[in-house]
Amino acid sequence: MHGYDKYAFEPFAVTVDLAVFTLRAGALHVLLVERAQEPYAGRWALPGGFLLPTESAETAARRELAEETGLTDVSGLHLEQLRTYSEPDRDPRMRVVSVAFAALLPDPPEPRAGTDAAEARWTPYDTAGPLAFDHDRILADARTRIGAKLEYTCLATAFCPPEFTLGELQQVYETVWGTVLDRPNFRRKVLATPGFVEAVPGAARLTGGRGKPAALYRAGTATALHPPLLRPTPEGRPA
Amino acid sequence: MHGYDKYAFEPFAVTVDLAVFTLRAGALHVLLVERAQEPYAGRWALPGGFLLPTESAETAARRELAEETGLTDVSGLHLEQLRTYSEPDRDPRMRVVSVAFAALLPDPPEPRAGTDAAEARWTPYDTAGPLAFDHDRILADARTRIGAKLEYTCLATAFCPPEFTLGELQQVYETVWGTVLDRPNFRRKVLATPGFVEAVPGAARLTGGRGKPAALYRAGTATALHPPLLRPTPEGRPA
DNA sequence: TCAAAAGTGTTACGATTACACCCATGA
DNA sequence: TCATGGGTGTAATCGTAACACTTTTGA
Repeated sequence: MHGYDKYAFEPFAVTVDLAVFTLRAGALHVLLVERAQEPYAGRWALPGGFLLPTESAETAARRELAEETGLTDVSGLHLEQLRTYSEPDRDPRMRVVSVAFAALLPDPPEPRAGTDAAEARWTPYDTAGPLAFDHDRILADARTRIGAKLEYTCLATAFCPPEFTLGELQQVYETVWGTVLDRPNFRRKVLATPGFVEAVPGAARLTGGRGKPAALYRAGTATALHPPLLRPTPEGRPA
Repeated sequence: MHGYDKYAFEPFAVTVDLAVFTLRAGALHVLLVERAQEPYAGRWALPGGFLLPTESAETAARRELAEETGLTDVSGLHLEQLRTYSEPDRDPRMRVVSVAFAALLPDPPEPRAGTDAAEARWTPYDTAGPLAFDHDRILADARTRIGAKLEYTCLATAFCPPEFTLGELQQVYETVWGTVLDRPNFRRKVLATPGFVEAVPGAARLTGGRGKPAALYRAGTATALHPPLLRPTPEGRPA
């Protein structure tokens, strides 16, 4: 950090790109926008935009999240910085450095097309590509990160509504990981972790229409899982 | 990512900041440079600099790493992106968005002062602050990340020379974590993880001057640890 | 012969796994 | 009464923690 001459540095555009995930119909979905202009006109891309003069990347990301989803209150949503993509040729016209974020939504509201985006749509993760720019890679990185963080954090509750059943929480893991978990063991594991979930006294809800009503839980105050909840089959990880 | 008018975006300076760690005399050290110019003239700061027009942040970080350490070959060194710091007021003069990296060095070479830095010096982590800009926070974030990654990756070998003993590898963990580990259990754990280390046949080395010569090992090909090597006392983590 | 560091063995405990089994509800 | 999903119990197994003990070197 030296040589601070205002004219010595290259000017860059700085943007944020968002990988906004939710669970719909038992499948991981991601929010995509259709590009209206060149380049990549008509192609799908991750929502995002430029930093305003007084915004940090985090502030800009939360603003974009509100704009693209149409939600009035995004303050409680999980939003985390992923990493920054800065390859010189990632935008064909100019230097654009993009700070990527991942966001998690509990309930899938219909997206509102932004004023400058042709359309916004929830898309199943598996059918999302190919996207504009390097967004395929950003999206893949985001999914990898989310899957990994389920193992050692309480992140899964960010996919759930304020009150949820343990079955729904388990479905979050099973959907994101693409595996099946043993219900009794999952239940014990979650309840044995202090602060992961807390019971809603006396509350119960029918889930599948049939079956025994399930007890309801709220997200607890803990953020980390000790010991972690490991995936049955380590797949994305060299060992 | 829309509204691509070259004059519509705010111009930003983009820099990289490096938290370069090594182990010296049983203590974690970090490479710092003394600022020659205002602001923060005379204060210590993390090494770093601007991205060149055709550089990615990763390329710029590796270039800066070579420049600041004076090493001719930094290709094998561990270098990873941490996160990006973009608070509007983090530099008093202008918008500077900085992509932070953490780097790990096995052997502590004497740093070479860069052409534009007054001085570069290895400093014990515990006596490193207060630094210029938001570098205290970047440094703390870097240390937290490195400590956490020792648990579930093979990162510790990045602190070691090409051939090392298990005692030296254990000291990496003990120094970074600030804990004491049980030697027999550590040994078993490391050797039971395929690809963590591989034995150098027939080689042995005296370590402390006294004592039995220790077998030598090289870093293996694995990058992740399964199951992880957890800290004895979870301190930095809410549970 | 002693201190220091490497290396081996063993036991107790805790967590995870893989099940079997019971409960409550709607069709 | 049956299918469905929620919930409890239990024994085998794996991994870790804690500790005693042996080996090999330099002083």
